[in-house]
Amino acid sequence: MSNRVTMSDVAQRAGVSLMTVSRVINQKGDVSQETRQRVLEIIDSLGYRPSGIARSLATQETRTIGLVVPDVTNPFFADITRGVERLAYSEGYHVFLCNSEEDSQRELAVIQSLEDKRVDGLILCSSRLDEDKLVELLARLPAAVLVNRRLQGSASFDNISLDDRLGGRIAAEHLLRSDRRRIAYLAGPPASYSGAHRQRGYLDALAAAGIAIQPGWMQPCRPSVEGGYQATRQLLADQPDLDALFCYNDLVAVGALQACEELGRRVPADLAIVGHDDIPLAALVSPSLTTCRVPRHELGERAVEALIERLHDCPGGCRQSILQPELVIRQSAP
Amino acid sequence: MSNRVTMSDVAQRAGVSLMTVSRVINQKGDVSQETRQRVLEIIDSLGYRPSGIARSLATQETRTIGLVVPDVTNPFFADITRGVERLAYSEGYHVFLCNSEEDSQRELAVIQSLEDKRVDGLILCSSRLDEDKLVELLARLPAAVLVNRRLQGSASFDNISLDDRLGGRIAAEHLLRSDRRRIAYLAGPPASYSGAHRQRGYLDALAAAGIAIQPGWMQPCRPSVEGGYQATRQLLADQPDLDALFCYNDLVAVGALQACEELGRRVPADLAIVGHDDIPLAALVSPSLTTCRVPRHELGERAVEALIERLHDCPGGCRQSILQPELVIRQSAP
DNA sequence: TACAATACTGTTAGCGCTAACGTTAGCGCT
DNA sequence: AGCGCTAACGTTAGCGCTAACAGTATTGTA
Repeated sequence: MSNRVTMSDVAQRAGVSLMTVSRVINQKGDVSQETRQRVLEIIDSLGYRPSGIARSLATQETRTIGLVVPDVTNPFFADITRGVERLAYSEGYHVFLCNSEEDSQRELAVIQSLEDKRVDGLILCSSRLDEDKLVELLARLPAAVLVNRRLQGSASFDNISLDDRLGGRIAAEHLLRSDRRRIAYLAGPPASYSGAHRQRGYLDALAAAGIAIQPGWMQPCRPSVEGGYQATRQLLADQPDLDALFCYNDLVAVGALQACEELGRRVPADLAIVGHDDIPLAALVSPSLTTCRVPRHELGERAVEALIERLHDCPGGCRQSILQPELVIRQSAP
Repeated sequence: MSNRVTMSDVAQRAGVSLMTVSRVINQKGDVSQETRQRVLEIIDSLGYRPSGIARSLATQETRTIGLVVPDVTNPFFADITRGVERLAYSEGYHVFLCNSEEDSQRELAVIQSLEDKRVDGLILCSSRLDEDKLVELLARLPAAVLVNRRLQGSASFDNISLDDRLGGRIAAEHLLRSDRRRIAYLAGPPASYSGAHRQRGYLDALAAAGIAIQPGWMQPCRPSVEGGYQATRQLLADQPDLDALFCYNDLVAVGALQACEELGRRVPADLAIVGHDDIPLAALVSPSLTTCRVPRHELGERAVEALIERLHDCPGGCRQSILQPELVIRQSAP
């Protein structure tokens, strides 16, 4: 089919060797002004573009990093993606973005594909894989950084995450300050590291306030508007006397808002709601959402920084960044 | 550094030739049951994974398709992406997702990178490049399909798009039916093909109703909430007597909603607003948005279908799919 | 004048894999 | 016995590029 122009075609036409063309392209080594000029003209006239595949095979690097997120559709990850892409491109790296669709089997599959594609490094967000498997997979890669997922073991990978426990605590404390006492928590996916840690912060705050948690106050849910809607209907049916709700993320909180509207529960009068992430949507719904703001772009950028540092210098020390969430007070929980 | 396991390592350990290992991996040709078993065990124990790079160089195919969108953050493209990924993966293709950031320079750059990576095909959404450049770029690729961007010239690429003119028309007709007469249009990016065609539909409808369009009723804007907000403030300052607004997309419409709230304009009483796309957000804001629903997943899936068809059979006929938008009536324009 | 340093270019080998042929042994069939 | 056939391998020659090393010719320097 499309008989691609190769470097030899260029070399032949220019009457030079392959290496000279290679040198012109990579701007390495010395080439005389006129030869360079001639080669460049021929490259241009032939429409030659070097094959990244061949180059990667020869150099053993792809200048590509993999980015795995549970769901690009979720604005939280969309923003991280932006942060990653921006910085990566400016450093001359490409980003291979993959969706795991909140499914650990799929996550495993995409990580392996990324390995097969020989990415130079991997950024893995909110992994749902269990720790052993994770360590095994990541150890095979030249470099990897985890975002929003910390490891218990001695395993040494760079890590950029949120202080989720703090997020859970400030959310719950805010609700307690406005005299809410029956506070439930919609915890997100069971395998979510962030969900578990926000729960700890929530428990910390309630314990400090001397409140006994009722069974049934904490429920898992899918991390989407729909998931939040369903979980809230269920929750309010089982626990009708709740006066506040802390949600795994803003999407879940928006689902909760919808459920309340349908059930005639006034927000915040009957039920105060706090979300997490401060995605753009949080300010747009009504009532607008009180939530924990997190520096999403920064999460992405720091991840790339860490990765590139590892790729270049390969020093031992593993970066452990923990970013702080910050309460944003809006209508749903004044 | 990481001395990767290669096929020769496997072959050596198994006491067979390279080709035998290759045959086991690709399940091509005949290998005896026991040899296969032995090779598989060694692959497993060594943790061998074939190099996609080397394989691609040898086979001249990457089994990867590129997907270029202006902005993954926009739910419209996020959903197309989902559609593309799902179908592509099930057909054994990987998706290289790239953001052009609504910038044609950047778009050009990513398309070229994708060419350098030797993707088997390209799906290009809502391209902002001018036609000549576009044709020149796409002609170099083995296969390409345009989504939401049609070409004037004879150029022959597969094309999946929306009937944007119809979208503009049904939106405007709906506003006219509720006796709105002074209807403005926030047109989105100047280079947007969809924006221009929705404008045509809008003009068709107004002309059919015998309404003379006032200068200043049509304004470009950035296709985001912020862009819609600013453009609406400007528009309402210049044209205070408008009674309806049709927006390039839902994000713009949400921005318009915010501007109205700030300016004390009641929606829909003072100003009716219609958006386009029916992204999830449209149903969540208040007042909820009347909008044109478009089958986003289907756009993505059809694009992959067309691409794969081209990749496999390579027949001449170019697919031209045009999907229909559908009015969804909510509160912002009852 | 000799000797090294510098600028420019070419040659060779190989990155890890597969396509396209060879080769061999064993089988059935006339 | 001789033929063709097939299952089960192996060999060879690249895919398009770069790293590493070798030349040359030219210039400067003691």
